[in-house]
Formats: sequence, C-alpha cells, structure tokens
Amino acid sequence: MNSAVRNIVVLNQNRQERASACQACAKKPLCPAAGSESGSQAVQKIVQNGKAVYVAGNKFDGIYVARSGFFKSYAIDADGVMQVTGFHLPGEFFGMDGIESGRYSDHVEALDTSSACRLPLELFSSAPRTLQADGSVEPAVLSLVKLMSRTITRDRNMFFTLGKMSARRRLCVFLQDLSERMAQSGYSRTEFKLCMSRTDIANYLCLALETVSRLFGQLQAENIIAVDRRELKILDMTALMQGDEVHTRTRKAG
Amino acid sequence: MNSAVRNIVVLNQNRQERASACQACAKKPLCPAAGSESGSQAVQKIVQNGKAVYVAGNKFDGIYVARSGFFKSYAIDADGVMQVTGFHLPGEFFGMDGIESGRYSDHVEALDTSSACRLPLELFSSAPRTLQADGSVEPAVLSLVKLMSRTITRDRNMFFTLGKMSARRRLCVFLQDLSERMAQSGYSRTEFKLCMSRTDIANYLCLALETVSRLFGQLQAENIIAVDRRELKILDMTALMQGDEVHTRTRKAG
DNA sequence: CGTTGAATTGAACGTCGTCAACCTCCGTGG
DNA sequence: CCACGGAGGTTGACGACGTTCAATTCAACG
Repeated sequence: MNSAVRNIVVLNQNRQERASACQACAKKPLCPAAGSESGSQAVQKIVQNGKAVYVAGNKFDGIYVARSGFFKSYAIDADGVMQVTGFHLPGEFFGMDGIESGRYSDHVEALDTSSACRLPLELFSSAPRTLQADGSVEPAVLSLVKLMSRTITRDRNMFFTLGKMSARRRLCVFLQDLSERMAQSGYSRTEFKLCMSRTDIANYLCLALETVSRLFGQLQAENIIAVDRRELKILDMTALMQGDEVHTRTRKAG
Repeated sequence: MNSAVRNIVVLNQNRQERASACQACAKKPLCPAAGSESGSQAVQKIVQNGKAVYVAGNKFDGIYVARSGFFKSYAIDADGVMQVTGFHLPGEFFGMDGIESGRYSDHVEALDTSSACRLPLELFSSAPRTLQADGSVEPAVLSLVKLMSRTITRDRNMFFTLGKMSARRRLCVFLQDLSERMAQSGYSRTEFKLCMSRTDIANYLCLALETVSRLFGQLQAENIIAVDRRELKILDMTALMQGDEVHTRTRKAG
C-alpha cells in the first residue's frame, strides 16, 4: 500500500561513476550514442538492483543510455500516487524529461544490477556530428531532437493502449512491445525474464495487479504464453499480437 | 444564451500561406516564437473550420504555433480507431511528432476559423539565438529541445489522467487545464467557449460521450460549473480542482 | 521452520460502457 | 410559416469488465 512512498525513501546513491571509453565499450554496436566523436565525455554509472539512477528533483545532468541490466522510471504526483512511466532496456535512452525545467521530474531505478552512461547535454550541443547506425552523419543536436521526437510519438501511442484497450489487450501489447525491444537488445524475442514485478506491470498498464495476474493465467491457459514466476515464453506470437479473445471491446470511435 | 461570442470574422484569403512578419504581428506578446531573429522565415497559414492543417503522412515541413482560433490533433491507429491527442490554443506549439520520421504521424484540424504559423526546422538550427520572454537569450536549438522536453513531461502527466483517475476527475482536470490555458491565451479563465464537441472531449479523455454528457450535468447540478451547449462558466474552481465527490476512487498505488 | 513479500485465486461490488429512446437546435425546402 | 431531417447532445436501463476486499499459496531467506 505505502510501498510507493517507501520506494522513494530508500534512495541512497553510492555514486559509481567513471569516464566511459566508448571506443572500447563492448556494447558499442548496440549503443545509439557510441558513434559520437565526443563519446569520451560520457560517464558510466553502475547501479545496484533497487537503487536509483536519479530521483525526481535532482538537477538535470544529462541524458542517459541504458548499458546493461534493466531500469524502470516512475513519477509520483501531488497526492503521492505512483505511476510507472516506462522501462528501459540496454541501448535505450531516458532522462529527456529533465531538460526544460533543469530538474528530472521522474525517478529512475535499476531492476537489476545495471549500468547506464550519462551523456551531458553539452555533448550534443558542442559535438558537431554524430555517426549514425547506417553510416551516415548528422549534426549531434539533430540526433537529440529526433530522439525526443521519437519519444513523443511513442508516448502518444501509449494513449491508445491505456485509454482505448481492454486489460487483456494492454497486456498483450505490452508483452509484444517488450519482446520487440528485448530482441533489439540482443535477447531472445520469445523467451526472456520479466525483470519487473507484477505490481510494476500493473501500475504501468494502469490495472490492478490481480487483473494482471489473472490475465497471465488466462494467456497461459490458452497456450499463448508460458510463465513461471518471472520467466516468460511466448508460444503464439500471432495470437499475442491480435489480442485474440471473445470480446475485443469495440468502443465508439467517435 | 445564443452567444454574442459569434463574432467570427471570416477571412477570405486567396493564398493560404504568406510570409509572416513577426515584428508586426498583433499576437507578438503572446507568441513564444516571436522573439526569434529569423521570425521572417515563419509562414502564416489560415485554416477554415473543420479543415486540416496537415494530415498524417504529410511530409514534415516545420513546427507550428497556433496563432488564433482553435485546433485539435488526432491519430488513427492500424484498426482505424481515432484518438484525439490534444487541443491547441493560440500561442501553443504542435507538430513536433513529425521530426524524427520526416512525416507527421497525426492529423491536425481547425475547430474554428484559425491561423497558425509554420516554423521550418531550419529556423531553429540556423538561427543562432532566440530572445526569451524574460529578455534572456539562448541558442535557438535549445529552445526547441526545451519545448519538446516540456511536451514529453506534459504527455507523461496525461498518463496519470487517463490511467489513474475516475471519469469525473478526468473531466475536472481537463476543464481546469483548459481554463489555465485559456487564461494564458488571453481569454477569461472562468468563462469561455468549448470549441470542441462532446465527442471530441470524450475521445480525448477516453470516455464514452454519454459519460461526459452525464458528468457535465452532474457538475452543473452541484453548481461547480454552468454549461449551455458549448458555453462554459466555472463557478467553483476549488471544487473543480479537488474533483470533489463522494468517491475519489482510491486505487492501490502499487 | 517461521517470516516476509510476491503472486494466485475467489467472491462481490461499482463504475462506466453499451444500447436505445428522446430532445434540442438549425438549416432546408415546400 | 411550418414540416422535415440530420447532427449533436441528453437521459435512462442494464450489465460487463475490472477493481476491491480477503484468503491462500508459493518462493526466498535468515
């Protein structure tokens, strides 16, 4: 019940930071920032399971790229209600919300022993060009702008998921999205570990945790997935994508 | 009240677009982009009620600032389901979603005879500095980045509204937000015209239109607001903000 | 083992969506 | 002037979906 509030209290950051040598980084092929000529400005940070990368209110000190492990970000509103706003896999960015106000507006914590690289904003504004995955070159700032544009588009899609979909479809979409991103991060597309708790999933999808639990059972009974605690296997990706079921809640499109 | 507010001057403009002289613009004090040294690159566009500023798939040709009137933006997903993603008042930006892919991903249409100024992206990247409202000066690109950062933060807040709030609170928050922005655009904070249909509101808040209609009635019965068709008066701002009611749905925070 | 937190399962309630009828406003044309 | 029609909005009845409350199971750890 009060776990949301308790989470924020527990944050003591033992800062393990060190300059990151992008050139030598094992994750280079995965990292969207590794192409930058000024990669050496990046700062690597190791975060233990449950510990925070930063908390809401912290002074903005850069954009982050997840390097290894798993992160979740969440915000807490005026009434103390928590909202998980996203999960971050290796190769994905977070922290863009802090740019405008100069302070992060959400909390980000590791769901595993993880590491992330902090990219100071100056890295984008000073560095003239960035090497793209496809080999092309573009101004570094443009990379940042595009990155944010993508985030906006993604968030908008979340409106659909939260607002217009049944609980079941929300979970299906979530698993499908996760599968996609797991694959992008180099894991198996069909068999991976859910690093977050049911509670986190439920909160993220704006459902009761009981509902999530029941849906997992339901999907398993239909041989669409197989779950054992946090180990997940996707058995029928097609069914998962279609959100197959009797009721596909058809709301008035307006 | 059949409004005297109906003083819409219909502008019969031959050209839909024309170069905008920011210096001479009457809305200059309101416009967040007016300070730019390269303001003359902006292109003004007049859009009739119900007509589109752009549609999904259009090639990205810049960020827009609403100048007068009222806009709504919406997306249509793979299944053809529509989702209203936002409303835009004078002085507000839209179109940021198109930057990354090079194409707009949503549709934007005028809910009144309206005008907006298109700001080509080069305006931000080439112009070295922007004059801020407070008189300070900063690189133009940074303005754009901050703008997008703000949008992200705002969208995140929408998660709360859609996911964690009861229908009633959603509507209250919506009206409160609208009131705030109306005031920012120079209108009355407590008495203004809802330019959008009930259907649009419902869609935006992910509710059935009947629910919205019922809630308007309910809020009126409690003397929190007074509605006559699309004319709205806010009678009790405090109650509106608190979302006062018997049930304030207390979901598990997780 | 006992304890603790996470997950599952069951049962009952309530919000809100669905269906449907009706109303109001407004423009059109006889 | 009134009949007509259609779009937008209101209101009522009903029940599905998902939340809430509560009891139980399960795994992990000291």
